[in-house]
Amino acid sequence: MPESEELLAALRGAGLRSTTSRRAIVEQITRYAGSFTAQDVCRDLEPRGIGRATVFRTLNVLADLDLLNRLHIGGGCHSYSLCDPYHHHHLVCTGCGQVIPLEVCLIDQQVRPVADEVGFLVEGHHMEVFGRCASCRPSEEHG
Amino acid sequence: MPESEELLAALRGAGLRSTTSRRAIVEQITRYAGSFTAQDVCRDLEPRGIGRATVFRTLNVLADLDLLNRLHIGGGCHSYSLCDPYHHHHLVCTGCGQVIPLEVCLIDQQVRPVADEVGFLVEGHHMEVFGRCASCRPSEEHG
DNA sequence: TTTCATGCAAATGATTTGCAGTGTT
DNA sequence: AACACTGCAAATCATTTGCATGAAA
Repeated sequence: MPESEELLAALRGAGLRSTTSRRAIVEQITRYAGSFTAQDVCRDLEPRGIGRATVFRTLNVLADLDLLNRLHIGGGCHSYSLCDPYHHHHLVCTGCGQVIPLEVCLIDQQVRPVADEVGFLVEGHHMEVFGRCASCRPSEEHG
Repeated sequence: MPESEELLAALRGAGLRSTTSRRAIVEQITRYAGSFTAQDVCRDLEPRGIGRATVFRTLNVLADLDLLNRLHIGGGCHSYSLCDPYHHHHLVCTGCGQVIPLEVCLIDQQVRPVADEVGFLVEGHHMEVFGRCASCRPSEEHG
């Protein structure tokens, strides 16, 4: 999980300015335990005078730079989770939103042979595993 | 890929009525080559007097019955694809929207050991593979 | 006939955009 | 000083809901 300094550095690296609002947003999202929504960030930062538009614009930039992952679990559309910019997946807790990285990904290897058979060129994939983390498991489940 | 008859039968099986609108919607979605959005269905059926609300309600019912898959590729949220009601995944073509089923799914088996280590209870997952089908592949790619 | 489903229109919710002012470089 | 970034408010887009009417069982 990247620190806010790293995120700001990445923004600068992409030729973007390091502004007060962006700093606040980036600090805020590193503070969340796991996944969060744009709404969360808005709620937490609007009192400090940061506009919704800026929040959305910044989250979009971060997602475009692969510093933020868009999740698709739960009813509402976009949750996000911070991530390091190498390929991996996550266990996402539907209770507390905690995100546990999975270092490996065997999907491409599994899928490629099947795809090849039908002439399909795999460009990428998208996977999320959801469930309950140790502290959110239903009580009967752990001894 | 189920026929409209099967879909209607499944609706009836769930205790839902077989109405004119539902028949029209079900026939329409079996007509699409691959994935489609609620907007597509609305656009195609509103001229025939079928309301947006009904389209959304019907698609939600079908998705709840696992007769329809919610996809999460592409910018906009919900695309759907028809599917048989057993667990599997898809290759989704980003060119034409064609959907090719993958019969197997090894994800749970792969992920479970890692999840167990951290006490995470896997409840489900979500995966999509995207790329280009044989006819949509960039020409330099196939001989 | 009873109950469920429909279409409409309004409500909601999330996200994006236009724009003039502001802060960063 | 130049120009990217900002907040605001309005605009947009997708989806849901309330309700009286109409259709299916």
